Amino acid sequence: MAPVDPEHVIRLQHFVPYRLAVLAEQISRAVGAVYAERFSLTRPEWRVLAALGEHGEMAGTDIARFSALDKMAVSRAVAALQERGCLTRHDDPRDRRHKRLRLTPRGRALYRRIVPLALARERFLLDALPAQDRAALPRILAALQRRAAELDGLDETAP
Amino acid sequence: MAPVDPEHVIRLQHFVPYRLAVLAEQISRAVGAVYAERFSLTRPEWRVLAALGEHGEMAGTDIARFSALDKMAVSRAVAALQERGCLTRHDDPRDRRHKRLRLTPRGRALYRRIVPLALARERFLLDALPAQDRAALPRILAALQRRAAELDGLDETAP
DNA sequence: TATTGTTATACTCTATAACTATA
DNA sequence: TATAGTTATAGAGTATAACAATA
Repeated sequence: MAPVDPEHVIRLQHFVPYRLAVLAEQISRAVGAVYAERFSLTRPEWRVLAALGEHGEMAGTDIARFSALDKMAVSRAVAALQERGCLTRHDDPRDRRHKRLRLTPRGRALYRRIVPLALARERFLLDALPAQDRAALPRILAALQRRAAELDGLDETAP
Repeated sequence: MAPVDPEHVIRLQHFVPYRLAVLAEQISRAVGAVYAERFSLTRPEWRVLAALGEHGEMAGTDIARFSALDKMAVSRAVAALQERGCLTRHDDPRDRRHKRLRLTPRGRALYRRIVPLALARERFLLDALPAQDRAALPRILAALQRRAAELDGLDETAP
């Protein structure tokens, strides 16, 4: 095959969006195995559990914003967790459209069993990095995320 | 809510697997909009196109390995691209189980139209990073990927 | 027997939208 | 009118496995 003008070829293994997608899938599988296989939680269910474990009590929309899920995903995950006896829903007397969601003792116990395993896997991943890169990572992720949000905005306003 | 022992809580916004998953989704949406909305390609189709655009001619299993897709995804993407007249399949006389896949002129033209747009979006993302972080990123991604592969292996061998 | 590639199936995820009940 | 949450639906992705053809 004749090589093409390098400006007009993407070297996939070096293309950052591709690399990030593959890495995220891989990590999601490796870390997700903790809550998926051992505790039969889907990823949205785990995120809802994590949001409530961290914050104690939230409304559905707060969870959606906090966990980067849409409201249907939250709704289904909440229903599944309630089914398992992991959370309760109470009407908010101040605004009865809201449901106040909180973990039951059973839900908190589940959360507490998962957290150390998930943190251990994160630590294992980050241990591969020299200190300087480990410090740079959160900064890089934040910068890329801001920039990606701008790109998303471009699509919506100028189709 | 009583705060819990910090060793037993995950702060989701700082949890790297979560941050990476959210970022990858966002970038996938932003960059994927190029080939999805404007050129009606799914992500697997785009990856197959990118593999063939970079390498010229490949068998299905090579594409699968190169593009981090499984063989069914490749099979379906290849069928869709052939349907659109973007690639051809020829029997390999040396091993007739293989199909030799290559882009048609139409497929190459499509590839050439997408590449500059995708590269521009990548550049836009990376422009947000200071030079040092931009240099660190490929190194970090590679290290995390090696490590995630080890984690994946752990799950399979020690369930 | 093992490998390439296709097909079948089922489950999850995503996106859109319609609907309710409250405000 | 607008918001919180649920339900319905269809499209895409993913995973497992069975299968045909070839090696």
